[in-house]
Parts: sequence; C-alpha cells; structure tokens
Amino acid sequence: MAETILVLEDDPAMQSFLGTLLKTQQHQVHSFSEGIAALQHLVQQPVDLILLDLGLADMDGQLWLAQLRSWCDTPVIVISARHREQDKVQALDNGANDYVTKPFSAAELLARVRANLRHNTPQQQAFSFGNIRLDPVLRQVSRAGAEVHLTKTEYDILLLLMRHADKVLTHNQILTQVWGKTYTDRPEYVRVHMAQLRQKLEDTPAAPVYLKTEPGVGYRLKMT
Amino acid sequence: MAETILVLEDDPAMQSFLGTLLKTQQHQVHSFSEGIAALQHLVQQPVDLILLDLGLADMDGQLWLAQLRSWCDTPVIVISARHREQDKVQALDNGANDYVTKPFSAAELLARVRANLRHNTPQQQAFSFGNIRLDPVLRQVSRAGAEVHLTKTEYDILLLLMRHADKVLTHNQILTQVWGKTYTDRPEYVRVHMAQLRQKLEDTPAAPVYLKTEPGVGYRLKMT
DNA sequence: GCAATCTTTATAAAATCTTTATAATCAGCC
DNA sequence: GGCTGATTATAAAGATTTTATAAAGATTGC
Repeated sequence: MAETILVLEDDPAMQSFLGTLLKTQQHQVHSFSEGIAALQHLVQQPVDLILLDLGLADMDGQLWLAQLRSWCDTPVIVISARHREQDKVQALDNGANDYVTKPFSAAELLARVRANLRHNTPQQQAFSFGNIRLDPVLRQVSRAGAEVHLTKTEYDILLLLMRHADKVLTHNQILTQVWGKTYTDRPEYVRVHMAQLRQKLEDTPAAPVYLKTEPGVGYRLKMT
Repeated sequence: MAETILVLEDDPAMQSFLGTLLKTQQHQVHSFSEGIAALQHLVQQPVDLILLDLGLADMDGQLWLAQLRSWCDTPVIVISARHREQDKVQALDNGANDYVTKPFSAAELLARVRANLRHNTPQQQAFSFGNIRLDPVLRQVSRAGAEVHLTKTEYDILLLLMRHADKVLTHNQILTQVWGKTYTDRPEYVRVHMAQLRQKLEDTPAAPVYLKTEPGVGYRLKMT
C-alpha cells in the first residue's frame, strides 16, 4: 500500500469523506478544491491515482481531464453526480479510466481504486516461496532475483506443485499431468527431474527445504 | 482499431448483441458460451480485451476470472445483472478492470471498452530494446541508429514479440497471429524467419541476447 | 523478366529427455 | 539398535527431439 492519491473535489464534505476513506487503506492523500492548484501539484510531484469530481467550481472537469491527459497518463477515476450517458462517454474518451456516479458505495469505490492501482502497476500475479519466484505470465522463474532457466518439463512440474502448494502430489498425479495418462508406470521420470529442480532451486539440494519427498507417496512443495 | 475482443456470455441474445455492437467498431470478436472453451482459445491466441458475463451456466464467472488471472493479464470488463456491492468488489478484487451492470447503455459500454483498450495498450510511440528501436507508426526498425530493412513477415513477428515483451510466445501463437489459424503445423516457418531476424538484429546471431529460444515452448523477446 | 520474399528441404548442432547403474535413505521387523 | 528389502537420489551415458542455418526452389509483385 502507501500509494499516493490526489483528490480533486470542491465539496468540502465529500473531500473530507474521500480523504478519510482512502486513509483507512493507508493511502497518502492530497486533496484539492481547485483545478489549477491540483495541476501545479501534479507537475511537482507525480501520484499513483487521481479521483476527479467533474463538477468543479473554477473550471470544467472534462476540460481539466483533457488538459491533464496531454502530458500525464496517471489513472483517473471520475466521480460525478451526472448520470447521463453522454457525460460518461465524454469523460472516458477524454482519458478517464473509470466513472463512478454519486451516490456510490464506499466498498465499491475502494475496490475500483484497487483495480486501477493494480493494472497500472502491472505487478504480476507471481507465486513465491523463500527466495524463489515463479511468474506464470512471463513463464519465468528466478532465485534470489536472478533468473533461473528451467526446461519445459521442469517448469511444468514446478507449476503443478505450486498450484497445489503444501499438498502432496503422488507420482501418478505428476506423471498424468505432465507426461500423460500412459506414463503412470514411470516414476523414475519424476525422480530424475525432481533432482534437477532441486539442483537449480535449492541451496542444499541433498537436504531440500522446499521440494520435499513424501516417501511412498510423492512430492510436496513446502511454501511455509 | 481491429483489436481482438473475446466475449464470454451464455445468453445467446446478449452474445449476439455484444458481437454486433463491437463489430460496428471494427473489432474482431470471438464469442464463447462456455468457460472451458474460452480458456482454451485464450491459451492458443491472446486477445486485447475480454468481456465476461458473471452468470455462466457451466461454471462460476468469479472462479473463471480468478483462474484466468493466475496466468493472463488481459483487461477484463465484467458485465453482470448482479447489482450487489459485494459482487462488484469481489470481481474487481479478482482482477476485473471494470464492472458494468445490466441493463447498460451501449454507448457507455463502448466508451469503457475504448478506455480499457487505451490504458492497457499504452500508445508507445516506439518500442526499444538494447540498441534496437521499432516505430510502429512509421513501421520502421533501426539498430544503433541505422535503419534495418525487415520484410513484412519479419516485421510482423518482431511486433508481435514486442507487444508481448518478456513473455514466451508459442509457435502456435506466432503462426496463428502472423500466418493464420491453418498454419499451426508449420513451426519451421517460424524458425527460418527467426534466424533471419537474428541475423539482422543481433550482434552475435548464434548467441542471441534478445531473441531467445525456449526449447519445446516457443520464443521470447528479452527486454530486461 | 527481375528482384525480393517466402517456402521447402537437408544437414548440423544443441538441448532435452530417457535410460541405467550405483549409492543413499527409509520403513518395518527382529 | 541393526538388518533387510523397497524406495529414492544422483550422475552420467545414450537416445531422441528440437532447433539453427544455408541454400535451393517456388511464388509474388512490379
């Protein structure tokens, strides 16, 4: 958390409400009532998200948004009392990322704030255990920050173990998922590749911390 | 335009309506009624945006979304008849980028589609990695400042790799995007053209730094 | 027809997987 | 505890698959 959010809203009650709401989520909030002041601040200090009320006193919110978008691509959530379709379309086409109409639910607004912070900071949904990280989007594994090259089979096994973290997977389950149903009588395949994975991922392959053996049953990835 | 949009919606009337609506904007639309089929398609061929109806017959839309997000970060707009706050919050926290409730205005939906396409495909004026630069507007590639001539096929492959920087693209994905769906059994096409690209772009084509092979899987453009 | 490009093909090289042998470890039993 | 048979770990050789590359043939557009 601790993302910085700029609120541009000229109704004092609403400004105060938004500030309080966002601070409950540990966000740092900068509130403004006037468009010019907000722009000046943004030039000085970038923020992670902007909440914009269209009904400003000193200038038109749509114009403000259009002007902002000429140089800044920070996500903007528009908050407005205007329910008309054409207002929404105009704001979105002016570069808004989302449009919320008053009255709105606090929980929904916070969820939309989270969503917009998330997709702008494309932090991958990565699995990690210890100093090992697996990023299924990039199909990439790293150890202590350094990329580790895994073969297709090794990667498939690790992904399978991660998707069932802390559970025991039998040889047959691994063989079926990775090699296919007809390979259930080749447990040695799993052993050889598991040894390879340990060589690449464990600090002490002979005394594995993550890739544990369950004798007589199968293997388990310990996430702790 | 010409972005590809996947629609997952099990009501035939709504599916048809969405398809028609999106096609008026020159989008390429792939419609599905079942979650499994849609996932299978996405693995084969990435899209630019996903419209998801939460009320699927064969599985829970929220589960589908969570599963998708474990490996895919394509923008998702949820369309739902459920107006409850907790449904919205859950969907947004599951990784949805936007949430639209039925009944919705066509113009607003299209505006939200535009907004989500725009913000997730930042209008990079030029991609670059190392001393290589690709300008999609001029359709021009240069290396260390000097223009490099690429054939149409070479350029298409490079652009595709750049749009999915650092991700692995399978042979099938490359073949489908560049040659078409009926070429998925010709991986040698990709190999030959990839070798050409390396000759033109890499300092040491035999030991590529950018255009990496992932044996058994596909190719990856390494930007980092 | 010519030049550029794409497709096809053949061969060499590289990477990975499978197989095998041996050593280590484990579980049950006396 | 120590023995025994079964299971597991590991390295390394062998086999197979996958990939790189050049070059010849086919196609396309001007």
